[in-house]
Amino acid sequence: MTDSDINTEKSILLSARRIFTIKGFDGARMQEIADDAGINKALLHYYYRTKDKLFEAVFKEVLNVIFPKIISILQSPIPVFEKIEKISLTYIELLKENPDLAIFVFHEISRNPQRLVENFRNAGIDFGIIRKQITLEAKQGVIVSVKAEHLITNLISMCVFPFIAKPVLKGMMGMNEEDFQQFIEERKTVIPHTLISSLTPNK
Amino acid sequence: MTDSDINTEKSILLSARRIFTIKGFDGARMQEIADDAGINKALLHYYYRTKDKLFEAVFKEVLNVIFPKIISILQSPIPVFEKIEKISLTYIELLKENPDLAIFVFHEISRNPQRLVENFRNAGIDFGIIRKQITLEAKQGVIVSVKAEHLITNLISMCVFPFIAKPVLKGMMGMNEEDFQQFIEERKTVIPHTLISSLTPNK
DNA sequence: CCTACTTTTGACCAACTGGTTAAACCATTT
DNA sequence: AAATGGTTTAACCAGTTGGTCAAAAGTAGG
Repeated sequence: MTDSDINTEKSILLSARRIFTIKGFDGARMQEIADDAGINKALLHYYYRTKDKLFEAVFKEVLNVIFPKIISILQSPIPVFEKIEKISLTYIELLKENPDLAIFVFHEISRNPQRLVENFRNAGIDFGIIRKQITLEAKQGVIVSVKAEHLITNLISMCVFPFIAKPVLKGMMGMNEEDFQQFIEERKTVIPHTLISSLTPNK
Repeated sequence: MTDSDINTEKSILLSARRIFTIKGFDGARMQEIADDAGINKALLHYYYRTKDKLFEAVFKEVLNVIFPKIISILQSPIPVFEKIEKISLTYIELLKENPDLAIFVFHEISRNPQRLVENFRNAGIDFGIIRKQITLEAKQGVIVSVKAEHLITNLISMCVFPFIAKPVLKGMMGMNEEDFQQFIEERKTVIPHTLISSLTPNK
């Protein structure tokens, strides 16, 4: 009912994503997903045979939103500083538009870590390339010498974590929803600034 | 059986924490917790009436490990840079000793955000104090002017996130367990260095 | 209108889950 | 050794859950 009934299969996927995100895999009920999609529960099993397969369909769809954008940036021939800026911007914008995407992915991490890693590999994300670039630019003196692992981890941490911890941050720092949106908007520049100023040589 | 049967109540709590962490609240089964503790399922209900109450007991115990350490640092009369160093060190050491603590707390965030925020308040964490200190030191020119919200968020993000995303990071960057432990150890200095060098005035 | 096909449904089921209960067990005190 | 009171258990229960199935409803072509 919520979604147009033009395409049942698609509206199931939408409802499933909604419910799985809020409740997690174990907390989600097939009946609830069916209700949300405005259909009979048996119809879920008609389109996606099992709960597992339904989840997997949702999961793959979600990853297809995340991966392509990040990959194209990582592989583009621009300096590290620019990549940091672009990734911050793209990542935060993506998560701002799909606020529970981070929570959904991390639900899956604790449920089935292996599968996510495999999807990463299949997506063609090659960590070696960015590592090479970072060590190269460090040797050239463009940036301070730093382990690629830490730089990337710092970047992703600062972009993603606020969305996972959103309610805690809001509560702790006394923000309302508008404040939080503003806060997230600011991070588009704060994160690159933090990383770049810590990476700029000549102190 | 795994734990000493000297204190049944305590061994239940240990097993419950183990299972809740791995499976989440909805995924955890009372029978599994009982098995893990080597006791009858009815005994769980004898000590902790319901699954909810058992979870709450585990949750409070977990928070009692986290909060006191952080609070004492935040309220101690030392400069911001030192606080950053001490919090990084304490936080990472804490999470290194209790690797699934972050995942446990995160599970609870998505299950019941409100309760966690309330616990934060009750624990007496006062964000106003640290905010005041940061703006003061910024005015004095000791650190670059920065919004306290972003600084704290950056700090916590970089400390906690790697533990939540551990399997993904390991997979993506091709680390084995030993590598990862080394990586985490390095972050005790990498995180303060990143933040402090971005906060040090006079470029 | 009939036939063949896909989509949708209500009724149903076996397995599982959190929780209960009455009885057994065990350590102390009397 | 009997009584007491906390601890532990096996058996059980009512409600829920993922999943099935046969039949109904819709759809298109001949």
